[in-house]
Formats: sequence, C-alpha cells, structure tokens
Amino acid sequence: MNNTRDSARKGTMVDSIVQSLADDIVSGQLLPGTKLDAQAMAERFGVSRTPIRETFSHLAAMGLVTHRPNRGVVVATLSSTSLSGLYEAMAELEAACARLAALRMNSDQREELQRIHTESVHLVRDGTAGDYAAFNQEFHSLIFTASQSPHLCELAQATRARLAPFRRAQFRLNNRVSQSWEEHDAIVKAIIAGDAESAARLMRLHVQTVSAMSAEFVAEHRTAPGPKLTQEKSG
Amino acid sequence: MNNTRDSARKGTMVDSIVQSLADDIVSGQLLPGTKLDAQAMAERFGVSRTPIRETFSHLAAMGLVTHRPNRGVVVATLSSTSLSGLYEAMAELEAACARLAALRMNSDQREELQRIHTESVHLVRDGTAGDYAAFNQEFHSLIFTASQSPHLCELAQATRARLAPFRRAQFRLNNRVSQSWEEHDAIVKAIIAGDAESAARLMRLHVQTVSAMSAEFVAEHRTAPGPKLTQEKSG
DNA sequence: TGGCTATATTTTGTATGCAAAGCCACACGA
DNA sequence: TCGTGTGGCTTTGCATACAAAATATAGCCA
Repeated sequence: MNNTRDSARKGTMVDSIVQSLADDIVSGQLLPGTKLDAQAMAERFGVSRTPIRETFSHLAAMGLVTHRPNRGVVVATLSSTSLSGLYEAMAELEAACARLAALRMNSDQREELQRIHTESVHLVRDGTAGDYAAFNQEFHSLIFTASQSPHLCELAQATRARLAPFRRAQFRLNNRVSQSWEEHDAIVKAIIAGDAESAARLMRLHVQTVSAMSAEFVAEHRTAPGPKLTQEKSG
Repeated sequence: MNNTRDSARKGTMVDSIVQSLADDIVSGQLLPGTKLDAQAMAERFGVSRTPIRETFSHLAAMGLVTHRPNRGVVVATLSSTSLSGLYEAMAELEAACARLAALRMNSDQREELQRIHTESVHLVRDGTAGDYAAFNQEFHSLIFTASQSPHLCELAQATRARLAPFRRAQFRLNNRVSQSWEEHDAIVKAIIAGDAESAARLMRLHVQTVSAMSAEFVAEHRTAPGPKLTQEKSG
C-alpha cells in the first residue's frame, strides 16, 4: 500500500502528490483514458479535495492529464496524430541536444558516454527488454545533460514523460533492441568525433524510428483509444 | 480599470484569470520580481482565494511565476545565466521550426511568407520600434505554424512567453531593426529555396543575436535584478 | 418497444474558516 | 550602538461546506 508514501516531506504536500501521480502515469500504473476521481484520490492520500485539485492542475500543465471543465480529469489520451506530433517534437529536441553535446562535451564526458554505451552491449544479448529500456532512458538522459542546456534538457525530459505511457513495450517488438543499439552506436561515434550535424541527424532518425515502432505497437495492441473514445475506467 | 475583464467567459473562471495575469506578465504590466498577493488578486477579480491559488499553479507551471512554499508567488526573475539558457533553448526550437518549415511549406505558404516579409520593409524606415516588434512576433509565429508541428509550435510559443518580459525594448537598441530585417531576409530566402539546413542555421544565429542584444539591454538598464534580490512591489 | 424528457444523484467549482509557517518590529543585553 | 531573541501580525496551506453543472436513471408518450 503506497497510500501516503513519503507524505511528511519538505515540500507542500501538493508537490509530493504530483510526484506520486506523475510517476504512476509515466510508469504505466495509471493507463491513458483512466478517469481520476478527486474524492478517491483525496482518500488515498489522506487529504481533502483542495490539494488534489491543485495537483490535477499541475498534471494538466505537464500534459499528463486532460482537464475538461465540469467534467473531470483523465489521464491524457493521445490520438495517433497527436502522438506522432509529440514524437516529432521529441525528435527535434533530442537532435538539438545531441548537436550541442557533440559540440560541448569535454573528453571526460566523451569517455563516460563511450563507456556506458560499450557496457550496454551485454544487455542486448543477456538483458530483458525492461533492462534495456532502463539503460535506454539513462543513455538519452545523459545526452540531454551533456547538451549543457538546462532548459532544453527540461523540455526534453517533460516531453519524454508525456510520451512514456505510450512507449511502454516498444522493446518487445521484433529485434528492436539490437537495432536500437546500432543506432546508439552511430550517434555515439558522431558525438565522440565532434560531428554535430551528423549527431543531430542520426538522433533525429533514431527517435523517428522509435516513433514508428511505437505507432506500430499501438496499432497492433490498441493501447490508445481513438480521438473521441474516452474509455472511462479502463482498469 | 481592467478588474474583472471578460470574467463571464466560457471556461472555468480560473482559465480567464490565468489568461489575464499571463497577459499582464508577458506584456510587462507586471514586472519580474513583483510579488503577487493572493488576497489582493482575489479582490481584484472578485473571487475567493481558492481559484487564485489554482491560477498561481498554472502560471508557475508555465514558468511565468516562481512559487516558494509558504512564501508566496513572485513574477519570475531570471538570472542572466537562466536567461541565456532560455534563449539558447529558444534558438534551437526556432531553428527546428525553420528547418521543418523549409521542408514542408507549400507554394502558397511560401508566397505568403515572402509577401509579409517584403511588406515589412516599410516598417524598418517608417514604423516605430513597437510596430516592428509586433511584426516580428507575427513573422516568427508564422514560421512556427509553417513547421506544421503543433507541439513544437506550442513549446516555442511557451518559451517565447517566458522570455517576453525580458526582451521588451530590444528594438530600441542601436539600429537593431534594420539588422533584424536583414536576418529575416536571409531566413526567408533559405526557406523559399527549400534549404532546410541553412534555414535552421540562420534562424539559430538570428535568435542568438537577439539573445545577445537582450543581455546587453539588461546589463545597461538593470531590468532584471540579480538572483537573490527579490525586489518586492517594484511598481 | 423505443425514444425523449424530467428528476435524482454524483461530481465539480467556489467560498469561507482555521491552523501553521514565515516575516517584522520591538525590546533586551553586550 | 549593534546583534540577538521573542512576540505579534500577516500570509499561506488545507479542510469543510455549499452551489452549480453534468450524468444516470426512471417515467412517460408515441
């Protein structure tokens, strides 16, 4: 039972609930289309509806939930066009990060990048899809940070969070893991070589590929309902 | 007096107040560092503190205000490093938009872009700094839209809003207007020619120039206080 | 039997009240 | 005269209460 979790934290209670619910959405505990009941959440976290409403505002601002006036809040459901649009933005953001990373990383950082990438080889054969997904997250985050552009990094992370519910099982598809590793390899080579434009181009292609995979997965498994179908209480 | 403005709108009251305050901040009515008093705002808009608090959450999520637990809300004050970081993100976003615009605009749209750019010549000589600033906004927004990437467009607009309070008077500087027009000209040429990479590079340089101008202006006029100086009620 | 309307119930949005945390001023001591 | 501690005052954060909107349900009429 994770009712109140670390409720006695420093922040304003709302912040901790935001964290908690955002985690639930990003991690897939709460599926897109699920309606969030303010009353129930209030009981779950042991607070009144007021801070819960504030929490919903925060989540809506992040794009993780959709707020319809007088009609409650649901975990964001993206149409396939919205999804591809979001991936496109992601591709551009990541490409920009990769470009800046290629220009700005110092030799220590380049070595570190090369190292964790090389070490990830064994995950391709021995690890589970989940293991590789976790590494993948780390890899991309490292490049965000390496761009040394905090705001760009922030935008990339935020966009990634919005996409998370829809890319859950991408690495279960085909031999996506080894293909992903090859793409990473090309990106790392470009960054190490300081070839900014190639790094950007390769990263853009990489994310576009992920986008296509994700769309394929969604199409096959019908994870995301259509634009008008609200799918209440899908759990 | 714009007390309640169009308070009887469709949305949930909170939305209209958010709009109103966001406008005040973006337009410079409320200066960075100004403390926003919940009680006073409640009276100004004729509502209780609850929706005002929700409004503050929205604004904080947009980055327009800073919320410190138990210490209230102030209009966001950016250090010069934060400011340049934000401009850097802006440059990358706008470059990405320009790149996509060069790839995707149809002939009608290209003609339209060329047309409004050409027409803006007379503003360089005859118009005021404010006139050109308004046109400039339109020009950039047009390219955002032309990217045909709604989310990228959204990110760009949001970032632009955050920067707005700090770029107020950039066109009063030197002969910035004519210089800006020349930069626009190069960008338009690249987009019309379908040269995506040049469009991106030129746009990035253009925004970087604006960033430098803005930093210079801030340094000269001390518009933005330092990181720790809170500057309460500067009006 | 099927569709429409009216009512009841749930749920959302806003107001008000109370407790706690922060800020300020004044007093006391060095 | 200056630094520090304490008390009051202001403001924030959360809870509870009430009003309005939406949804579900049941009844009515065709």
